[in-house]
Amino acid sequence: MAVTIKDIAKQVGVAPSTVSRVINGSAVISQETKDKIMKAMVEMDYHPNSLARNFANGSTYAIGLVIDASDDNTFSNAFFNRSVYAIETVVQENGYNLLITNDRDDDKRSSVEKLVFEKKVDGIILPSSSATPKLIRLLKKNNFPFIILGEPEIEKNETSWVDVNNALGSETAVKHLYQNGYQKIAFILENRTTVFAKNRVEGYEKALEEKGCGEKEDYIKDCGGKVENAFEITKELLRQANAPDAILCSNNVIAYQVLCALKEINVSTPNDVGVMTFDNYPFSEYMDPPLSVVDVDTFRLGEQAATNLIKKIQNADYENQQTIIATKLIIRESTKGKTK
Amino acid sequence: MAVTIKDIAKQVGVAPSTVSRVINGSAVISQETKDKIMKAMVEMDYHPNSLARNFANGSTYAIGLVIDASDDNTFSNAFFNRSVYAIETVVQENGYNLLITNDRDDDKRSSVEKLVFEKKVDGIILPSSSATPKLIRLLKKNNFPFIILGEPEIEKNETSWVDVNNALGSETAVKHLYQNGYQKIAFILENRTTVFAKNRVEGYEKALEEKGCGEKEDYIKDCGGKVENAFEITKELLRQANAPDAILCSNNVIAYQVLCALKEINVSTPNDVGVMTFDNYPFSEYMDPPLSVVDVDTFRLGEQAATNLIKKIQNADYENQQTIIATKLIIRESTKGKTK
DNA sequence: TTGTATGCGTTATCAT
DNA sequence: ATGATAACGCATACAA
Repeated sequence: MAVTIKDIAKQVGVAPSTVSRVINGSAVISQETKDKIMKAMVEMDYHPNSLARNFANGSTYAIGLVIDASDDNTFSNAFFNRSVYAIETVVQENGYNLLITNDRDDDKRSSVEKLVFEKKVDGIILPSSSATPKLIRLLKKNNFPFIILGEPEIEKNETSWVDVNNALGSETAVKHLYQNGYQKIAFILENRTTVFAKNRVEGYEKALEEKGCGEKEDYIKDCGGKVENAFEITKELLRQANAPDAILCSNNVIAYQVLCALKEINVSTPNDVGVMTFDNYPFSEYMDPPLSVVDVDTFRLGEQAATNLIKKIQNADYENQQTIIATKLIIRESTKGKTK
Repeated sequence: MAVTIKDIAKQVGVAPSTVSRVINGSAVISQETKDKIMKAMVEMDYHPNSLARNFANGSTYAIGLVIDASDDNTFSNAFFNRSVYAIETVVQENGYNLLITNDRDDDKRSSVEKLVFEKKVDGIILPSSSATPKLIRLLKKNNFPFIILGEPEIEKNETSWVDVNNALGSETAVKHLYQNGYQKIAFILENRTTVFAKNRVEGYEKALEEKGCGEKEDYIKDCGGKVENAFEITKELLRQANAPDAILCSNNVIAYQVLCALKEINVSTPNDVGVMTFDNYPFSEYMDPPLSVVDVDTFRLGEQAATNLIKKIQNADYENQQTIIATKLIIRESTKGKTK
């Protein structure tokens, strides 16, 4: 048996409650007994039993991070992972533990519901893909603290969430391309179903409108979820009567496909066609040519989410809050401008 | 206040202990009362309080996964992340929760020590980089279940660990290159300090010896931690009197640098020089040419680690065990063979 | 400033 | 097969 608060009390000759009080600083204790107790704790190698502590407090001091189970790759997504790192850091700094769980179903009850009902965590962070109407309703009904990672499809104004400013990201990207002399800008996306994809399209279209360009839709291409398709799509685009002279991509793999396709048909980047992409993947600076990117600060994303959630946990009527994090352009060679 | 075991007992007209027994199946209960209790639990929307449960059992039903804090990129390492996903899956299947923590120091006491002393987890998984002599000693002294992810530098035989067969991985890679007609095989590594790097060198050298090649060291190049250096290193290698005709790389970014360097000096891959790398990064199949790789099954790595740890937790005198997971070659164009 | 007593929800031991 | 009761380690309301 490990040494407990009682052992310390007995050793020092005080009541267990006094020991508890010095541990928590929850009352004024004479310096003298405080010293004696502290000394005894060290000597006897005492460590508070968090199981008992949590039980007595009715709190887990843990926050749950939900991972989208439908996607094996969530964990290999470099961007998501920067967020996880940030979350872990913030959570730990605040004395909480980070518990990671998949939202796969055990039987009828999802593991997320279990976390909530069985008091395994004090609050949860969930990706927008896991923010189903059913789960949101459940959480709100139980007044359970939660925050969504990424703008949700529903209840945008009645929930707390953090997201990257995807709309502004593509808007500034397009404007940068215009500035560097590109005129007809295409946009190749992995798919258009997600909220963030829609926001990116929105920003893209806004920039085009401001420039007075009408034929927007022709330049928006969807890979249908298969990034490999970007290769053929690029070649087709360039074959068009009104071929684009710049291509914005929704991620690095697509951008790589685009670069390869352009090379194959002897179109020079950036001299003939500029290429730009979202997400500053490690590879992007080594590409040929190095890629200009819309950099997304996923560390801050996670940081904000965790900070906000902890505030909510510690203050039940903390108001819902939506945070939108600015993107940043990293300009490299692939958008240097046309030569002619 | 949430409904407790007592409420159920009162409602049904039995003792709390009886309710507890049906929840845990820890004794034979008449079908009749069992039914009544189950019914009441559903009706009253009862959920066991895991805080109380853990406290009573003296168990957290959580396992800790330690992340190497010194490396911001741990979380963006796609390979490590596949392991995390596997660990999470196994852990959850066994009714445990996964708690993630950085091993950064709070004050004098590391957060890992806290996990152990304060009974926040029942066992831990730690990367070999975190397996310091001090920590190992502490864990063994407290008879605390743990398993190391990656062959540790110390106490190889007195600890449980899982690793990929790095030695065999490079050995088979080199043999594959020989088979496809390449004769002089170089090896470019990020650095040679880690255990896994040493193992890879070992396997490489073994394959060379079997072939009867002596001048091994000349062909082993170290990037000194900076992958960009692979570019210059490659050009230098090819400038050598006895230039290699194949290059094995320790990761994809290095391989990409090598491909670029070869292109710049007009050396064809795979016709003049074969290129091969460790780790099947998402990009590798899209490279020009698509890269042959030594694929490392990091999912199984994590799976094994978690499975083993849980066995140890549930059976205190489960013996130490070292698991070495085989690698697999994925052959693509970059090692197709020389034309002349 | 400190001690006493009680409770948190569950499990386990000992009865019956 | 089931009930009564103690115990887990800590926190806190109330007393002193």
